Amino acid sequence: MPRPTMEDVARQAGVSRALVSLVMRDAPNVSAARRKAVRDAASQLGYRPNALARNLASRRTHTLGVVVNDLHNPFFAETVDGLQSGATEAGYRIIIGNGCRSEAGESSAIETFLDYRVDAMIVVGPLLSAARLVSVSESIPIVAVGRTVRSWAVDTVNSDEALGARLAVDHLIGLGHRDIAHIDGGRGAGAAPRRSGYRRAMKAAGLADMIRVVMGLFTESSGAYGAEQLLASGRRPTAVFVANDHSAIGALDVIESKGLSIPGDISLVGYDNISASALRHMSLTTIDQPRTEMGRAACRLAVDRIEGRSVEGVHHVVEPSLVVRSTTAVPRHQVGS
Amino acid sequence: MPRPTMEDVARQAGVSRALVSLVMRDAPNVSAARRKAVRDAASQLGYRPNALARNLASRRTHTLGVVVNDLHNPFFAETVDGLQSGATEAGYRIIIGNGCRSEAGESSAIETFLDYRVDAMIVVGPLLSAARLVSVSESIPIVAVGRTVRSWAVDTVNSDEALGARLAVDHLIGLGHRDIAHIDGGRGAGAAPRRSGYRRAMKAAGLADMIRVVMGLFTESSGAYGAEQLLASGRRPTAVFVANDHSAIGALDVIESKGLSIPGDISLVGYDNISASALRHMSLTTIDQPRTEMGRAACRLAVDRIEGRSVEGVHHVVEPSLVVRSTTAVPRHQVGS
DNA sequence: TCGAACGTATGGAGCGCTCTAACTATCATG
DNA sequence: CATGATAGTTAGAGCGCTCCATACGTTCGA
Repeated sequence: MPRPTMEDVARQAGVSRALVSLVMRDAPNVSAARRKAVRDAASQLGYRPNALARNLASRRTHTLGVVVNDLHNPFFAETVDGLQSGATEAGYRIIIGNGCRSEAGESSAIETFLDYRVDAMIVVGPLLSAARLVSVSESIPIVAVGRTVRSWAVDTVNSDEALGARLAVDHLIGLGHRDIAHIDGGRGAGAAPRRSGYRRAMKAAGLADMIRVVMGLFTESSGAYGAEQLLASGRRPTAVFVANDHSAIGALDVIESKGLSIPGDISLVGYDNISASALRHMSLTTIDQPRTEMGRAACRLAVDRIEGRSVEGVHHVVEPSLVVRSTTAVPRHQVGS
Repeated sequence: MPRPTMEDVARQAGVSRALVSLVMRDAPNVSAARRKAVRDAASQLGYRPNALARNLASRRTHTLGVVVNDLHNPFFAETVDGLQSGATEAGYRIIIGNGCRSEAGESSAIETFLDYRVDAMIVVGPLLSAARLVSVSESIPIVAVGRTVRSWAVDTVNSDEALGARLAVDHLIGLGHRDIAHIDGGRGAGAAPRRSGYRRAMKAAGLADMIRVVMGLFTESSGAYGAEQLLASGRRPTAVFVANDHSAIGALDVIESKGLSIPGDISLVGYDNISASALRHMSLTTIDQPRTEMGRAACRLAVDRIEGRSVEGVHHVVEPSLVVRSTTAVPRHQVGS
């Protein structure tokens, strides 16, 4: 049997269809008696409003489209958790589209959402060009997370990558390290500010001549390769700041397999605080980004735009924090000194 | 300015609204000339069909609702990848709802999808009771992944957990191990069949008196605790089959920190093939479930139901496989013998 | 030459809602 | 006692599409 409609509920309750509509939307100015009659009729018939019809008629969906480009990345999971809770609070729901790690995938997810007339879109770590994002923003509000976009048309939420790098380096310097190398993330997202953050922190500590950057790719094997280069060089650093945890884990493996101890011979700091870093077997000191908070912030920005509370682009920046675990310690020659 | 509608396109192309509709749906029996005229008009106006209106009118959404209960679990990411590709092939799109690791969350995600009139629902690793799933299946087709449901009303896709356990144990036996212990997953999903699979494989190899099961919880720390118990017992096993990778990693850490070598002193096999297991620093031998394939299968089942190609519940079972890495080897006393 | 048969095109009635304007009571106000 | 206010309710016109029934040529066999 077909699902009951408003018409059916109205008939059952002996009122007009419009009144049922008002009750379903919790509108004021409906007498308690009628409200109850409608509620009873609805639950008796097992009525649920058809969201398609509702959205079509009201030209509002109260839905945020979230485009993530890689479900495998734990970064997204946490961000989406924040998004979810923010949306629920604001009276919105979210649906997630998978970008499948490709621009085309992202584009098609965005198009799907556009077709569904979501009220706003939140793109997490988008691969898409800024121009494309701006052009979408002509149709509906769009906020980008984990990606800078120089435009007033789209809001962004980012963490302060340079600050994160400084936190890492300052932690090492605080422990007494001076020869601190950096394995970077090449052209990966966030790699540049982390690299320059490292440079600046070293300079600020008067360690400019110790600056040493070896190229990486944000992958485990690139981290391993970077570590090999460092060990093969004449000068072995006492600490390494690696641009992300994946690379750091690769580096860690190489260093230990060469018979060196961590943190005894070399201290290691990663970046991202992925779940593997928390495993006791790794216990990697790293930089954590408040991803849940970023999700909530993104949601707030989106809702503000939708409800006309903001018109100009807002570029929100959150602060990362240092998570000290077991891969960092005072350098050996200083122990007891 | 408001988005253009079919009406606008029709006017621009000098045809009726119905014809535009036919063209947008790639219907046959439209002359090439008109088809082109409509296409041109549409792209000139930047027209995109309103999915809400279309779905409302056609009473079909060509959309599959996917409910995952924990975005953090890599299990879901891969399954969703399979789902995605299966759906795309079949001409469907998917939207993902987050169950937030709670029954209530799952319920609300399901309700959202019901309101949106998705054509079918796929629930991945649902927490919800079988009864609830069956009751939903009265409204629309529903397929459960990673969860057995004894009912013809809902289709399921599962991997053969007992076979996976046998693969693990037979691998160890094949290497020459006889004293093989098992750290289980308690009441967790899949723990029971893995445990009994272990038992049966041991018996089948005439090793019934070597059977030893210590309780676990599928968590890293429970795996660590299980390993401690095993090491503290008078008899140290030469191999341990752990019910999942998280636990196995906990066990691995404890074993190595006691100065024992893996696989030299003890071989270790996990289950799930999570991404951390593939890291060189772990390199855990484990059992892999073909999750992408499971996603594709789930999608196929859903589409078959939607399109009336199947009416009875199908319970699809896929085969796991062994992934040999570096935590298993011939037991020490046998080396060279 | 007629009409059956086909390939094309169109009008219009929905799909299940929202929302505006209007209408009906009820009630205090001058 | 007419006069607004105000609260509660409703009719009806959409929202932007699909799809059925119908109409309009052509073409073809009889």
